[in-house]
Amino acid sequence: MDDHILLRDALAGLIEKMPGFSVSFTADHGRQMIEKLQQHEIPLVVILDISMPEMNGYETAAWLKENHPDILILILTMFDAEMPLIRLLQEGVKGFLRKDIHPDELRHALNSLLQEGYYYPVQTVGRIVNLFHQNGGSKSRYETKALSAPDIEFLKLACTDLSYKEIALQLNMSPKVIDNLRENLFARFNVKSRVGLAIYAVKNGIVQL
Amino acid sequence: MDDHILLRDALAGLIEKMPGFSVSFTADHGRQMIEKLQQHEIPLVVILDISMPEMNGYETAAWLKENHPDILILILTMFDAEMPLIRLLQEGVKGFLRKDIHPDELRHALNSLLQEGYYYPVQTVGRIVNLFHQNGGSKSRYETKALSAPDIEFLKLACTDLSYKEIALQLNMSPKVIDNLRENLFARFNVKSRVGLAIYAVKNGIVQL
DNA sequence: CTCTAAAAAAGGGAAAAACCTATTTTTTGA
DNA sequence: TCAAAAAATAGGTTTTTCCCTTTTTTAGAG
Repeated sequence: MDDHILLRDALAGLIEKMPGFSVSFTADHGRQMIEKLQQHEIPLVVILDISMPEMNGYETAAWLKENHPDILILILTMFDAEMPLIRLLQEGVKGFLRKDIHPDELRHALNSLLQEGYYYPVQTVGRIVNLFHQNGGSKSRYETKALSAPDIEFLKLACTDLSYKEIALQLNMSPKVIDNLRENLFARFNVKSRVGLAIYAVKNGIVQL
Repeated sequence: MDDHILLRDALAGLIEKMPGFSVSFTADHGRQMIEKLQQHEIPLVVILDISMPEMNGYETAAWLKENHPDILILILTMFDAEMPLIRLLQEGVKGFLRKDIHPDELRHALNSLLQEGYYYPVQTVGRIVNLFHQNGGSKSRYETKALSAPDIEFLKLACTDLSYKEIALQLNMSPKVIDNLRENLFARFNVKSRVGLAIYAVKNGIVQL
């Protein structure tokens, strides 16, 4: 399932060619997936993209966890996202796969998923471990919890040419609240400038360009 | 040709399935393309990604213009890039195609390319026209000229958490020179903050994340 | 070679961003 | 229901960013 139809079809094509595997259906976004899920046989695995129109990867994963807890969820990512990774693990995601992989790795991922029940590439595991080590061994409150709605709204605007004052105006918030949001996110993402923040947000798929 | 092997193979698969078309070869980057070009029949069309390792889209397009001016170049883009677009046109590129298209559009693009000799989606054309209208009808010196090497070096670091002072240090430049680079790029890209600059650079593929 | 126009470099100052510290309010869960 | 943690508010300080202006350098035309 992917916003990028070409990539999605490439994956579907690859999977169809793999002996023992077949594609139940493809969908353009989470809402469409839910519809199609009624009409087809329930798949063992669902491959999800994080950034989808209508209903994104997080929401869709949460819905699947609630309604079809047995389905194994494999997430397609553009980069090795750090923060969203934790959130997705909380949503019950069983595997991560970068979009720029070699076709062979897809087969490997699916096999691991079905046999072991999970698939986490080394890089991804490394990053998770890093997160837990970063703050003196115990996971800080920051990296574990999901971003709040205001956080995300702010981040979107922080990735624009607007000043903080203009952002405050647009979000109907006091500039001080904005300053706090900023300061918290700086600590959370371990950056020290707005550019660092913006780039982090984009890299991790929190903000789409 | 694409850094993303999956997407590249999807395109190759689609083209192979199109009646009257066939794929001569695929390559991971520009240098490899040049090698393979010797070993295969010369194709009518080359599909290029801008961001490739080893030898990027601009360089490869320039090489093709020099050595095989008859080959039609179709550029794959992630977004509707503005600035690089002009540069690519100067390199003799005959078409642009976003990566998130519907498979049908690929067929359309290739047919146009072979029959008309070019393929420019409406959005892309609109953006080019905008560029020329923006500065009182005559194209300003800004949008037409390619970025200099220092510009690009600076932009890369401007998309990090470093301060201008740190950037100056890293590039062995006076902070004032950095300030001038910045100011010029602000005017050129029509932004008023470093975040605006960074986001523009990323959106337009000048800086990869 | 010299003049002129453009670009690059540099200085100074205003504005915004980033950083502290402290106090109050709100949440949370024990 | 109380205590502790987190979030919001507030003040002011330092640093960085941004912008305007002048000077120097470069490049091309005559």
